[in-house]
Amino acid sequence: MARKVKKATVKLTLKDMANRLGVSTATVSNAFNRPNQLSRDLRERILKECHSSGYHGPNAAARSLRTGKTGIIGVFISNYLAYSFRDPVAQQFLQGLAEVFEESDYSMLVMPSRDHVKQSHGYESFVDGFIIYGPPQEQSLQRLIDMRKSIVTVDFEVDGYPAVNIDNYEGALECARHAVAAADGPVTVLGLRLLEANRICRIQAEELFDAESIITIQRLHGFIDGAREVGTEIPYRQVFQIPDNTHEFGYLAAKEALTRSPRPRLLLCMSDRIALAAMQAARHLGLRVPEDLRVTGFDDIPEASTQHPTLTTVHQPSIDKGRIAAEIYQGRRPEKNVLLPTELIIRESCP
Amino acid sequence: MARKVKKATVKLTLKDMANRLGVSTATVSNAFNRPNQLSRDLRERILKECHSSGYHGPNAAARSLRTGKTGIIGVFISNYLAYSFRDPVAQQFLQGLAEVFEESDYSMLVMPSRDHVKQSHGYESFVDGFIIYGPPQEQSLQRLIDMRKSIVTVDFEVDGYPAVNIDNYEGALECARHAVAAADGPVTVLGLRLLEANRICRIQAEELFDAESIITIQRLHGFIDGAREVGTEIPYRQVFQIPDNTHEFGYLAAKEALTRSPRPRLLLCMSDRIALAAMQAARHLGLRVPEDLRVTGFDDIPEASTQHPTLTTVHQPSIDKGRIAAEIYQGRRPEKNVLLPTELIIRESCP
DNA sequence: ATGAGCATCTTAATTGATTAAGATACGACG
DNA sequence: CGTCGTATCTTAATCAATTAAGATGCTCAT
Repeated sequence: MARKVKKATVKLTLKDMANRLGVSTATVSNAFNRPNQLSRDLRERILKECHSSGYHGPNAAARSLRTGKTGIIGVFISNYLAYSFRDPVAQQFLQGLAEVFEESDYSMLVMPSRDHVKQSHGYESFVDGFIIYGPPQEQSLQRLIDMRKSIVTVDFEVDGYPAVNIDNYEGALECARHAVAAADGPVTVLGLRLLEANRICRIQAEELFDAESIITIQRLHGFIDGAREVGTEIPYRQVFQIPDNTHEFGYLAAKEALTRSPRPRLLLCMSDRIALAAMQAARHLGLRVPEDLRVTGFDDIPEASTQHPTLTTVHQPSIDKGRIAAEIYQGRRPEKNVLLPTELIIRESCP
Repeated sequence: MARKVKKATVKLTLKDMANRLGVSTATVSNAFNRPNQLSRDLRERILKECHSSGYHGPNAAARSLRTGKTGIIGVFISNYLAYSFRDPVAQQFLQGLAEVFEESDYSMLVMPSRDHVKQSHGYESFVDGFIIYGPPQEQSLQRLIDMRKSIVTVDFEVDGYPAVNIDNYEGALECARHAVAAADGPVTVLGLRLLEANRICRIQAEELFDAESIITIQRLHGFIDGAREVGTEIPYRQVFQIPDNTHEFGYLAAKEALTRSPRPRLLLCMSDRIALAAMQAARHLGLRVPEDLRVTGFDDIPEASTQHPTLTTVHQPSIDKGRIAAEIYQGRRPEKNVLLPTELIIRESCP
């Protein structure tokens, strides 16, 4: 089963190559980086010799030391590193980034937020610039700013730096208008992280201002205003906070919300993950969606349209968010601040 | 909305710090890297001054040039870079890697396979070593070997290098035994990539030997042998190849398989993605799972247990695969070749 | 008193490339 | 015939750190 490969050769430097070929190091360097600085013949001879003797191009560290560039973009995720590989919206965002950076031959270094990692010096300095996804803590942000590198922020804003955001308020507004108007009973909001608290709980009005995440606040206000437009007031005690956007938390929160009396007839969820988990909880409680309970999500992740029943949700262009962030980073777009539209997608869970 | 931050300061080097403090560069360097090489007092004074003047530790490129280490692990995914952010199994694998590397303060550089990217020299040389996930093309593999760095292979093997694999054959065998025994009609296999062909099609016996992916072959043989054990022969013409592990391809392949006559009563799918897509296709065709059609998957991704109906599948420890690969890389494990067990998980789709 | 041992700090070589400036040769042009 | 420009290649300074080896002074046992 195992493949066979040639044994590796000794480590070579650009100087070794220059000596073997009887030319200067500058010439070998130019063969790789500035083709028009030497004759075509010589260049070909150099590249051929390098290839056949196993020299795989200039050492990246040395080049980077000299030029001050690495070709690596740091993608700074405001959460545990592992998070990025678990959250579907983050995944789509990364996918969008990857598509654009890949074709410009940049590499992406996905970094955890320093909020959560033990202090260590330095690997940030490897990257040419940052894409910062979601608001980090003040201190982490200042660190990144201090590095004096290019920065694009996503899902939040920093004065003087380009940003990509989506219209959370408008999306939530439209969603609540539609869903609350159709609902014939109590409405409950299953929110994302609103408080410092690391547990599922209902919120108090004044706590709202502690909320870390601007996204959550925008969506909440959208829900409340949209409901009000169609004649329903959503009291704060009908808003649950969920500390992390995971299936498990969503399931537990939904169970709690659905076993209270009066039982809600509509769940406005701040993410599809939560909404899908809520539908599973409903199923386990013997509730039919949408007959007994209506559910809406937010994000429009792939599963929203493939699972049964399909999910009414607010589409956000997550992949585009990544693509556009990458394009702005590369200066390939005139605008500096982009606000992407959302769109209500009506499916089976709340027709 | 936008945050305010302090303006960044000028770029500083270790030498600048040494001058300001009236000590040598070696001492400043030691303050960061070898605390026991200088007095506690001086070290604290140095770190304090560095912090307050905005020097964020030694330049990574220079350090790396001198030491030959970067603290960055290259994760080489044998597919488009974007793939890794789309495939659930790859995601879990990355998550496992991330968990272990994160705590040892390594960064992960996720790299596309060179099979698919235009030639460019060098950024591979930034990394200290590679985790190679899935078999790359011969040529790409040789490139990586030639770099003379640490390597751990996953889901395939290379002579002389540590490898992490799962027991695909055994998992498929057990699955087919259970599912085929319970089925009361034709059996069809929805496979992954078996041929060079970039389309959905049924396979011919002799084509099998062209298959790139060892995984697919192992699973197929497991299915065939398991079915044979319970008295059913699966002819090659009942095996569909699916070029990519995506919902779309899975849906189309399932539609094709389910509209043929005689209609299969059991679909043995080589991934959960395919299986979940197949269940959607069945739903659209008015078929009930498991009453009219039984379906099994492979991988046990999170959705397999949360979607309705829940999916009978072969659990593979994707996260552990990542964790173990990272541990082997770091020499934290005695074994060099690990074969992880699979486990049949019986749920609603094929009870 | 002596020198071994230790803690503390410095000197300076080294890492592998990039690139501005300089050298050389050759052809063309006035 | 001079000299100017161009193409081609070389010289050598530079990037920002690490670290072996050396220097210095201090303690302590003999």
